[in-house]
Amino acid sequence: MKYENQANVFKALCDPNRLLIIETLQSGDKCACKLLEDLEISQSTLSHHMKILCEAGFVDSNRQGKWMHYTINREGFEKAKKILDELEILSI
Amino acid sequence: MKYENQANVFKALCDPNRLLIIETLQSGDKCACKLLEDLEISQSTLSHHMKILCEAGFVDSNRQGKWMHYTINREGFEKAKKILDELEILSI
DNA sequence: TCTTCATATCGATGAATGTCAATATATTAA
DNA sequence: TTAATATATTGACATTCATCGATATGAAGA
Repeated sequence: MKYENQANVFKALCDPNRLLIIETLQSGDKCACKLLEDLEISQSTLSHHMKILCEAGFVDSNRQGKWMHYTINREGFEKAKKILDELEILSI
Repeated sequence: MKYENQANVFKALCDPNRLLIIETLQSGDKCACKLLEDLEISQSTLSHHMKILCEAGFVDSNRQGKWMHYTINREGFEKAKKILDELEILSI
């Protein structure tokens, strides 16, 4: 249905732990094991959240050997702000 | 927990019908009965969505006689964009 | 190749959410 | 005050989601 995609963008942002993950990435590239130290969630839960953040475009991932490294992807935020502008119709 | 409030702001935006409601309000003030014509949901469901949108600050309501009129509240969008900026740390 | 460590996936579970019909509340008009 | 209409609330239900432990996959070193 209409707005399904836009809704999914915001769905990625509507969990407090995922916002905390984004905050933790503000200081730069982090591996999953480092993120695990800062959050009080299990490893499988973290993996689940990272998948959602990556698929929504807010975070990028790349493997470095055994470690997965994550960084903020500004494009995701630009996209979210664009959706907000279009909804508000303050547009462009 | 931290980011509970910010998550709730986005929670209001993560349903396709609520985004459609916002789009419908772009052309100006609308009463609930008018919104009901455009959406394929029951009256009680609409009322539920309007409550969420109002509480999150994206929509304002005011009663005019028997009718509830709704308008877009730009402050909600500004607040959401500010949260995005702070998360991205592009800040201010 | 085997072992170890980091991450992903699976299956289950409780909580939250969108939805509706039924009912309650509020406002206006008769 | 009563009837009619617009909106809100309630209670129920199916679906989605966050979470976990257990297990699988992938990478590097012995």
